[in-house]
Amino acid sequence: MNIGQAAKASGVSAKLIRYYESIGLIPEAGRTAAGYRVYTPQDVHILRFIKRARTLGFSIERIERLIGLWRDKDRSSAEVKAIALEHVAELEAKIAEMRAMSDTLRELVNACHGDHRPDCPILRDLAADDPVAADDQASRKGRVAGASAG
Amino acid sequence: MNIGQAAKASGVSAKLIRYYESIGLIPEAGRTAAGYRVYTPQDVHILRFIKRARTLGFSIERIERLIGLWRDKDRSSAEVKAIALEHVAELEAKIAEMRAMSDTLRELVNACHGDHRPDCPILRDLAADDPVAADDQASRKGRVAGASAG
DNA sequence: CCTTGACCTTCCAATCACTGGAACGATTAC
DNA sequence: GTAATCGTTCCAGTGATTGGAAGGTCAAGG
Repeated sequence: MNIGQAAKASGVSAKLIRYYESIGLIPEAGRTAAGYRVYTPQDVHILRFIKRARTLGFSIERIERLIGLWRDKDRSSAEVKAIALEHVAELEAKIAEMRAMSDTLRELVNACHGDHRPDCPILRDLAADDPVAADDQASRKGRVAGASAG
Repeated sequence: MNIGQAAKASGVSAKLIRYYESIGLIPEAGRTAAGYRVYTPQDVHILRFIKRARTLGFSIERIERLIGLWRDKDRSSAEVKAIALEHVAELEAKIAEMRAMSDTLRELVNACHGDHRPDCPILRDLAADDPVAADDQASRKGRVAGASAG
């Protein structure tokens, strides 16, 4: 099996397979006399594992650890769960951050007429001298993160 | 006002101010005889605009456009709104993607005992030969994206 | 044997928005 | 005078790819 066939079988591009090898995520593949990389069905299995993990947003670093546990038949499921929980926590944090951005922006967008006139609450928020005024501007309708002072 | 003072006043690090200048996001600052960059309160205002826009997740490319509109007193609010809506759409798309990842993972985490034993639904999902089986594994409790065939 | 095309190889560069550091010059305070 | 703090430029790295250039290899057909 050469790299193109392994790519098709795993769904990981040949380019990416070489990259994974270069960073040590997968072991160096065997070679033919001409220098072509050679892959086994087991290699393809690992590549599919990586692809699925990447689809779930796991970083390469965590995938390395997951592969280690996958190969270790004496692993504890607690170790695997811990890695997954780290990742879930990161995901939730990023989601919350983006949710806040989106909510603020949608308030501003709603307040913007979106017509030929230049007046625009979005620019007013961005250009606000006072960073707190920017928050006020956004949370006039429904308060999101309350600055209780005042 | 030198770059350190502008950094303090704007909340944008000196390093980042130089970077913004290097990519053309802000105009080249004036210089003292010794080559030190010099900033005006107006420059600081722009830096704060950029900082607020970055906090809301706008890309540098969109911030360039927003600054252009900000300076253009004949702009239409519709143009500003359009840029904001592009960004909101991207945010929502990314949030949805991460929400799906997190939901799938939390199902797997819930199904994992997290004890000393090696058996683990998380690894089983990642190592699934059949990519559809991976979905099934995750959606056994509550189905997320139904594969209706079968 | 030669060509054509599809494959493989390596290496370099770009993405995005920074951040860090090295190596060195200027200013300021004591 | 000198030490600390600031400023300068330039280079490199981050994460996870993707693209391209330049060249070697393989299989098929004439």
